[in-house]
Amino acid sequence: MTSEQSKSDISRARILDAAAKTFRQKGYAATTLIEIARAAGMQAGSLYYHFGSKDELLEEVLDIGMRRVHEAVEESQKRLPTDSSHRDRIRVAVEAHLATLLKHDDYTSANIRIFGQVPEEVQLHHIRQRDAYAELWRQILSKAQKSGALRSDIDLGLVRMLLMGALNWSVEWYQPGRTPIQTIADQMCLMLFNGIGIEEPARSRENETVT
Amino acid sequence: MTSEQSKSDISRARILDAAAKTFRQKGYAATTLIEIARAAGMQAGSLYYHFGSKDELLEEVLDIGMRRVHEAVEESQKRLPTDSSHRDRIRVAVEAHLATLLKHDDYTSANIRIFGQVPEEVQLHHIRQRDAYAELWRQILSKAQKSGALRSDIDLGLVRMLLMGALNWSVEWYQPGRTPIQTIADQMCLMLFNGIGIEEPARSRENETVT
DNA sequence: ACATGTTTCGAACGTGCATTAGATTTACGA
DNA sequence: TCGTAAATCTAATGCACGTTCGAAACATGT
Repeated sequence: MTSEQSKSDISRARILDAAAKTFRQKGYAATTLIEIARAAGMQAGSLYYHFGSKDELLEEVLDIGMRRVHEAVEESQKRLPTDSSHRDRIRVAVEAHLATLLKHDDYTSANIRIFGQVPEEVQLHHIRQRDAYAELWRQILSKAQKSGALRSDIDLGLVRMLLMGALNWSVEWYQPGRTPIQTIADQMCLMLFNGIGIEEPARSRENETVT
Repeated sequence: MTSEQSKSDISRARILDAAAKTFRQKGYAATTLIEIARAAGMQAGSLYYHFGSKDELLEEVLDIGMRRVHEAVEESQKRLPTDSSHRDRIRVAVEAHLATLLKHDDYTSANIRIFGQVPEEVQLHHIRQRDAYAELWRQILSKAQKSGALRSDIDLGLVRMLLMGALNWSVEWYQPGRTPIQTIADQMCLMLFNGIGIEEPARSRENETVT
């Protein structure tokens, strides 16, 4: 073997990449093994040397996708100085989640996009993993609130849902080359922390200059 | 004919309901006409008396779904007194969108969930409709900002994406019987307008009753 | 009761797909 | 160079699904 990678490992990786990409685009059921194989440079039958079934391939894609965001966010927290503000902790978590999602990671975006439409049996195998990721966020937000960085009159569960929704939805509209990911993350955090409203309640009467 | 509804209309409606429900749950490709037919109380072949093809059925479900949110949000604006605050205008729009999505409307949630994974040709037929809905929100937000109800240093496009993400994601986690829709809408607007951060950098120490 | 149009059935057809298994090629150590 | 294991190919199998179509069942006006 030339390097650390056997030929099998390389093919395996190519197949997984192709699968993640196609699953993400078309969904699970609409994706054929023929497509995946072609994108990986081989015949459909050859896939079975590396994976036992289409489902098995799917499960590995889902697993990798979730593991990547989880690790990215976890790392973002560890990398931070211990005396960082809780706003910063949340900010880097948001950045990590977004960056993983949008920067070429078909695995994570495939997971997010198709999870709800995958065979029930497959879903069950991954619920634990999803819960673990949710728990990570729960802790980040909870610590922030306890330390007084977040208002105490808000439902953290709802905050988490709102935040995940806003972040995950980006896979539906983000286009590489437009607004940089860093900017998106910053703006989102700004809105999240400060809101989009103007503080002083309406007073002036110079209404309506609208289109 | 007994009432305004011919038998054909009734069957048609049953089929559409069944289709919307199943598409929403399993996605387009994974849904079989046999399933839809059974849920509608007939045989698969009988569907073709009402619809020309599976795609045609899909298109009608998508169309109805998008029309329903659009009309709901539009109505919410018309129903409002002309002198209502822009915060209220946004609030009722959020309520309308959420209520449509979560209150038994398989059509709208099907549209949101599966649109990205539908045959490209079908997507093209519905882009105009989607744009129209986006435009409705664009105007609501733009009017609010121009009138001074929203900060002027934020990117409205991003606000819209964030908001749509937060709202649409609710189909992934909402469970009937838990938090009422009205409460979710209120809380979301609260966060949206005021943010979740504490204004004055940490000062008091009297909070702490968190889980 | 009959006739005519409407709606559903039921069986069949063709296709595309996941999967299998044996043959074939490729890589590599001895 | 040879032999063996790894990796891929190729063709075949079987099944599930979308779709078609003539027959049956149903409804309705006369």
